[in-house]
Amino acid sequence: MLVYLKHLLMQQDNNTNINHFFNAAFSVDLVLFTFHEGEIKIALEKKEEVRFEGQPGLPGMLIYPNEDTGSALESLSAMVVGHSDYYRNQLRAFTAVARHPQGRVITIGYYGLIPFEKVQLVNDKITWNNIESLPNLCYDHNGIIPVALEKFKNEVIHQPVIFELLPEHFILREIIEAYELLFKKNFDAANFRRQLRSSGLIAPVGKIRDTEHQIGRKPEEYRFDKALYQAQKQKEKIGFTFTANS
Amino acid sequence: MLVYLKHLLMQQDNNTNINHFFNAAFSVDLVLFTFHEGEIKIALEKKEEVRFEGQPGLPGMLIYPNEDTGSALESLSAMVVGHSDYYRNQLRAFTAVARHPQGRVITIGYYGLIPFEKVQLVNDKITWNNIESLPNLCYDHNGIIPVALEKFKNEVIHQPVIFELLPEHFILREIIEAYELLFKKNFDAANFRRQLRSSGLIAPVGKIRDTEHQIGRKPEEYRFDKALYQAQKQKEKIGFTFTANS
DNA sequence: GCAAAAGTGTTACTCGTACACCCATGT
DNA sequence: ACATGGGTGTACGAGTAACACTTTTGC
Repeated sequence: MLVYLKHLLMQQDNNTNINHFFNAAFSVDLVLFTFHEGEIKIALEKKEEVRFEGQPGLPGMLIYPNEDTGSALESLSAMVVGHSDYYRNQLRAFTAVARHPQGRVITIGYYGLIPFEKVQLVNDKITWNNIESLPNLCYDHNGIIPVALEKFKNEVIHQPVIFELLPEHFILREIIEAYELLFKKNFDAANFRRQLRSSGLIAPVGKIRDTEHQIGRKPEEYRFDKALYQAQKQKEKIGFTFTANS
Repeated sequence: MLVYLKHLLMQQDNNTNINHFFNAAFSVDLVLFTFHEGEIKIALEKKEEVRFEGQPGLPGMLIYPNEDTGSALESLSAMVVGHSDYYRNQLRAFTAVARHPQGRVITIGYYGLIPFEKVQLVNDKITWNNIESLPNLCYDHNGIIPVALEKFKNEVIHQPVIFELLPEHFILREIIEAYELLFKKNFDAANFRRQLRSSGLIAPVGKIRDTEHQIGRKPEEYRFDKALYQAQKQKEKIGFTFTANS
């Protein structure tokens, strides 16, 4: 019952002086994944503020009270990868009272996926780090990444988002590799390939990838077929499932 | 490239006068579901501010810059249902620039589930409304509810959250009914019941529900068995699946 | 007895899994 | 020739979908 009274008190306060509430700031922070050199990586930004002494953190920025979150994200993206043309979604807000040393700053976490071929190296403060060995990050950023990873893993088994971080023309091995890294499991490549082909999501480009020094049969290139996906979407039953090898 | 420059400018601004950022407010808004009288309902609050003329909206409140989001939610919950002992989760932040008439207020949406038997009617501003016929709500609240519904529907097929809005002792028909309302489909009751019993999630209470005027065989009561669930959890493969009748 | 709702039995079928095997290619 | 990776065939088994059938109860 005490809690209830507290609320009543606050409501009164609210009516008499709403200005008390307008002393918070907010920001966006971005967990941007890519797939490069056989690793899943995220973008980190070296923080130049004196108190951080170059400690890395997620790319992020404060938002002006009259600024749109979307356009803030676009500015941020331009700084990180040179443009804002990639897949991204809001994760959630992180609101711990003491998460920022300069006042109450709640941050809205975003997660994104980008093919490494679309990454422009426009900023030398940005580094790409394997998600398996991340350093200590500033603020509460070490806590945001697991949330992003969970979201990613959840989406990737229900929606065809894996294509958002593969090159436009990919081979099936790359898909399998990405899934194996994400779930830390080995999959039956034969079944996985078959399921991918019959998923109705990809179409062969009609080109064999000719990598040098590759032993064994050369793989065919595929592309994500959005038209096919849209058509399938109606019928539910999208995608595919899989289980790990022993 | 223009976007990139804009960012640089803002960074400078940032360094010189960070106070510009601390003029925003934020709030929590709650989409609380229950199951009552054969309907899925959410709590709405009649807004007494003059400009709303009693228009309903989601229960919500502004948060003080030094106030924890969790404790704000507890106060809010006490106002809505008399306590804060129910299942809830953050949805995401809603940040549109003009969503609040008195300034920049971003709101953090929460969704919750509560059995109607746990709802205390402590506040006559709160009404419970069938989700199928909601009125026009204040602010952007009509846009928050679909997000909550999606989240709920997504969780309910992957996790045993349906029990969070059923009475402690329920009958299988109630589960089926809740699913049918949520997904607007009819399920094969025979198969559904069998799957529920073999899901390892529920245990019979050992009591037959004796409702008056009920035609037909009387159903057995069950309860959610958390111990069984925790045990099952290790082995993955939680819950059950189902498809709709034609 | 009849209707309605709970609950059981049975069968056909789908789909994932495992694994043997074949194909293409570089050294 | 052989190792390596791409790709095909196939058989088993688990689990779902459909539906007929039985049981319990109120009127």
